[in-house]
This record gives sequence, structure tokens and C-alpha cells, in this order.
Amino acid sequence: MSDEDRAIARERVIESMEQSAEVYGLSRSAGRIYGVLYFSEEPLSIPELVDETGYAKSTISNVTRTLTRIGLIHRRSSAGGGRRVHYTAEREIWFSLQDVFQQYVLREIQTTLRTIRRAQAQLPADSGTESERIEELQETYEHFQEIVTLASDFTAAELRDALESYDR
Amino acid sequence: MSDEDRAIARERVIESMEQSAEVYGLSRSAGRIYGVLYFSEEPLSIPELVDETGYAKSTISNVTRTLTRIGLIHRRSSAGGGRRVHYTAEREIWFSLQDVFQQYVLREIQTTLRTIRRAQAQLPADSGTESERIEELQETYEHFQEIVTLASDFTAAELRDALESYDR
DNA sequence: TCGTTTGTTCGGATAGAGCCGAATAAACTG
DNA sequence: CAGTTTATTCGGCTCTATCCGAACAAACGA
Repeated sequence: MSDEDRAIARERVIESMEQSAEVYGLSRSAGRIYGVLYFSEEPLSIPELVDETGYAKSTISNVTRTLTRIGLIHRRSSAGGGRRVHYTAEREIWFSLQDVFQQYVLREIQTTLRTIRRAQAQLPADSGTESERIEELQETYEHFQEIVTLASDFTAAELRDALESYDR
Repeated sequence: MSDEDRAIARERVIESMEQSAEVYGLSRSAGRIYGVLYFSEEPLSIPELVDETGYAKSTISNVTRTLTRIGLIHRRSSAGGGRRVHYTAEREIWFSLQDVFQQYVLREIQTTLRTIRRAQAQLPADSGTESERIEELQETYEHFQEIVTLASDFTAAELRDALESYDR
């Protein structure tokens, strides 16, 4: 009974992880796989994940790869002695979020900045509105870059502290 | 000649906006429409946007709606005297980003928190690992909620300041 | 060595998003 | 009051992401 209650509670939370995954640009399967690993006592292999999630082997293989790349889960090669690969969930989600920001957002910001600077350089100093607008945009993006770069050195607690204690 | 240069520079930047739009979960058309409005001297109507972007009227109508909802562009109903709707770009992108965070991320965080709390409440105080894990998750999400809530009250400059001047 | 288990890669089916054109609604102009 | 211009909505087409099953590769155990 209590056992079943626990299973239900677990299932609810995992479902909400599926939902969250979509918001952050991942697939539902990614949300579920992460969720199952999050609640698992021990590291799980791909066949075990197939059992637990109901997804096909190939899906598990692909999704675990991207989740590993992002840093949301970790590969533990050969835990016991077998040749199986085992996966565990990163519980400090903050670190993964930082990585995602580093990898996607910061990269996008820098690519855009490069384009903007190049476009700006090919225009005479004061060539009408275009130039002004581009310069405006450049400043905005330099601002973003600073913020993201600074923020990625903070833990979640530090960041909250910094925001809470800041006196304008 | 210089005119053409300006057009080229403008086009480059708009293309990079199309790219950025995809990273932030918007369509390429959204990026281009925003870009055209960003560089436009005056507010533009839907037919004018059709000319400038090459997209169909219906596409412009739909995309402007979502961009308006997000806050990246603004509706100016009846600028001159006609019944036309005109659109302008919000140049302070920071405000829009905050809105998006408020609307999507914060909302997602709060939905998840509600689910977690409900699941937690239905479990006895110390029912094994599930309970611990869920509690752990709850703390993490409460942390996130604080950070996002705090950050949404800051301007970009203030946020940078807060991060720069924070002494651990 | 051969069969079994595990993991990756490939092609294809399906669902959803993005975009278009046509139909409709609504407001202005003569 | 027509006729025109503007804006939204609807159905359909196309392209992409997701997921599956099958084929393949690699490592283990008897």
C-alpha cells in the first residue's frame, strides 16, 4: 500500500519532469529517462532503462548520449565487472543548467556579436540609422555576454545571495 | 553604393536574428519579422511586413500575435487615422527576456513545485528514498524560484552590477 | 569457437510545427 | 450602399523531430 503510494508519487514527479523537459527544449523521453535515473538507488544500464521506461533500446541509446553531453546524467563504465554501461543522474541540476547556458546561449550570443561587429566594421562611422541600430544592438549583446559569463561562475546559493544583498 | 552596403549589413544582422530566434524557441519567421521592425524607421503595418519579409499575410498575422504576447514587439493601433494596425520593435530586449522568463520558466517552476509538494504531502514523513529525493528536488526548485523572481526585478545593468560586486 | 548479451547506427513511420492560400469578417472610402 | 483594403481564421501541404524496429558491431561466457 505504502509501496504503491510511493510509486504513484514518483510517477507524478517523473511526469512533471517530462513536461519540464519540453520547456527546456528536450524531448519527453529525455525527461522520463532522467526522472527514472533520478529516483533509482543504483546506476542503471540501458536494458534496465528499457524495462523501466518502456522506450526502445535505440531511443535510450540516443537520448542518454545527448543527456550525457549536456551533463544531466553520467556514464559509469563497468561498475561491477561486466561490460555494461551504467548511468546515474546528476542531482545538482544547477551545474547542468550552467553548462547548457555556456554551450547554447553564450555560444549564440558570441556568434551574433561576431556578426554584428563584422557588419559594423564594413559600414562607415556614421551611415544613418542602420549604424546606430547596429551599435545599440552590439551594446545590448555585450551586456548579455558579461552577465552570462559572470553568472556561470556562481553556485545557485551564491547567485541568490548576490541578488538578495544587492543594494541599488 | 553605400546604400547597398547598409542593406547588406542590415541583412546580415537580420539573418543572425533568425538564427537566434531558433535558439530561443521561436520560429525563423519570428526572427526576421522582429529584425525588419528593429531596423525600420517607422511602425509597419501587416501589408508592409508582407512586402519586406516575403511571408504570407496569415503568417505575419500569427507571428505578430505571438511576438506581441511575448513583448518583443508592440501594437500601435491606428497611428495615422486609418484602421491599420502598426507594429514596432521593443529595443530593450532585456524586458522581453524577463517577460519570457516570467511567463514560461517561472510558470514551469511553479507548476512543478505544486506537483512536488502535493506528492510529498501524500507520503508519510519518512517513506524511504523516494521521499528524500522528492524533498531534495523541492529544495532545488524553491531555490530556482527565488532566483528567477529576484532577477526579474533587475535591469540588465543592475544585474551585471550585482554579479560583479558580489564578494563571496 | 559459437551463441548470447549489450550498445550503436540506420531507414522508415508518425506526429507536430511552420508556412501558405483561400475564405471569412470587419472597417474604411467613394 | 457597393467596392476596397485590412486582419483573422481555417484547412492543407511540407518539413523536421521523435521514436521504433532491424541490422550491425563488439564484448562477454561456456
